[in-house]
Amino acid sequence: MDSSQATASLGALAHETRLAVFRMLVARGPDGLAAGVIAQNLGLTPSSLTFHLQQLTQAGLITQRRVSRQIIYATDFTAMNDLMAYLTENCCGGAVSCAPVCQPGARREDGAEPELPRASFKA
Amino acid sequence: MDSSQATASLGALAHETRLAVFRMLVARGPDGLAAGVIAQNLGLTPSSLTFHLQQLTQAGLITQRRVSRQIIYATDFTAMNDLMAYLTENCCGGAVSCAPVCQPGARREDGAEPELPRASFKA
DNA sequence: ACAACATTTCGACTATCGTTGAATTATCGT
DNA sequence: ACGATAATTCAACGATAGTCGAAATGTTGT
Repeated sequence: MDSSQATASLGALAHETRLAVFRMLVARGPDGLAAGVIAQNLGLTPSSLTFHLQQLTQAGLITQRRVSRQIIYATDFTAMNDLMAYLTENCCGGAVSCAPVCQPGARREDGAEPELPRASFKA
Repeated sequence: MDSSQATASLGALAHETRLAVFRMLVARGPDGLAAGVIAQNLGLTPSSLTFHLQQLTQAGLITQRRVSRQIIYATDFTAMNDLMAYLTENCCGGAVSCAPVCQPGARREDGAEPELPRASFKA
């Protein structure tokens, strides 16, 4: 992770709509969500959503894949972890280790699948 | 931490200069650095640095305090940790805990004081 | 092939960001 | 009180971001 990569990622996250999209995808996990579902949940016009999804994609924070008519977006957890590590790197001159790590492979202890929270994602 | 607080913080970090300033302060720890020292290290004009320091301060990521003629800036580690937590909140529907925590109070095992790295902060 | 659906592309407009240089405020030493 | 130093404020300018609506692209089912 270099500084231009980091600023691109941070810039992508530095917007109400994109942050909401990103957090929705983080909560959703590797399965991701179709663009239309995201648009409906956040009440966005198609072209506006596309614009924001492109920002996040170009920053490398999310990935896209086509499934029939729909395009599924999902968090790139490696990129997310790299960004965290970059921000906290060498914290306090190396006094402490602050290495946040998300492991999407892990399942919940109760075995339930990740759900899409509804109320918390209102625009 | 709410979304507008988070976007403000992310927007503040989403700039080459401010990111370099922030990381410099993170590495420095609670002691912080005077504005002039930062300006000299990054080769910035006074007014430009002030502008960026204000962005970071208003976002709540850094604090300022006066010491004689100089104004010392330091990372607000609580704000930093809160931001990390917000980004990774409810990750994968709660499958994993990803809570990055920096504890500035801790000292290095070798007892050395945090130094300001030089080469890694070139603008 | 054709109509319906899902998403992206394009053009135009407004608002905000970031830089620069000159002037201003605050503090120190004498 | 005065000059020097440290940092901020202000005004002006160019560049980029974000929004909207209309049109275009790709995909499915019949």
